[in-house]
Amino acid sequence: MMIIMARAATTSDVFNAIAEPRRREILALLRTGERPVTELSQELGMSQPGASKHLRVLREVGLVRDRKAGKQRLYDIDARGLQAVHEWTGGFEQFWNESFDRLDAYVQELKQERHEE
Amino acid sequence: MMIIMARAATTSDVFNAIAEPRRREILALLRTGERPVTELSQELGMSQPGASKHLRVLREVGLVRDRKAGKQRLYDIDARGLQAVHEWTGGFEQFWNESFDRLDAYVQELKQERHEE
DNA sequence: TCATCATATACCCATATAGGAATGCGTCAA
DNA sequence: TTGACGCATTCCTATATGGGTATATGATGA
Repeated sequence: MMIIMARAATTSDVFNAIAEPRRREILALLRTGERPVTELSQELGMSQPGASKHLRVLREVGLVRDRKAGKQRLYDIDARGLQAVHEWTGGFEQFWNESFDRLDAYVQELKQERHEE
Repeated sequence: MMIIMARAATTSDVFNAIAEPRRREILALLRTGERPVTELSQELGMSQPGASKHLRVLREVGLVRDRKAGKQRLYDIDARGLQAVHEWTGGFEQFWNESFDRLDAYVQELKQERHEE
């Protein structure tokens, strides 16, 4: 039996978590301090369950922590997972610096596009 | 008519492109130099159309360039888009450094977990 | 205990998407 | 011109997932 998956098994990693714009918004909001779900959902302009589900994804990959505070549950950033993404992208730094030396290649690109029109 | 989308309209951005493990593999492979699709598909252990489709996504968000070389089409990194991700994650640097100062919060976390058992 | 508030989960729908196979299309060499 | 090669696109299927509504769960206070 062949199982075809829409995305590899590592779907639930940090890269996937921050691929969703709403989840990046949540992280941005949490920069100014911990918050309960209801407040986040209002700031996001979405339903409370919607916010809860995004928070669950963030929690499962370790990008947020939560602590109980009375009836509420306060969510806070745990950005250590973002450090991995920072480092992974940083590994390509030489390539984006290199791009400045590639004006010639860029000109070739333009020439080719012109031909393709 | 209400249109519900599975993901926001900004789906096709760099964050989404690198959320796919195979596409990160492609970028990693291209670090050692430009390649034609067929070679990439072999190195990835996947079909040529599969590789082509991933490359299309990478191309549309600007993470790869392509140039014709005879019958082949050589793909190469354009890492400038990764710089944006690098900077976005870098904006959270204070938070992952801060984590070292949060031993107290961590202890609270453990206490809470113990209570939840 | 019971009412209430805060949050999480279950369920449903529509869309996005990864994967393969088949096919189309363009390019080069003979 | 024609065959072969390299790549892109199309078509199909199964799964993943975001969003909402309804509901369950949990915690608190009276």
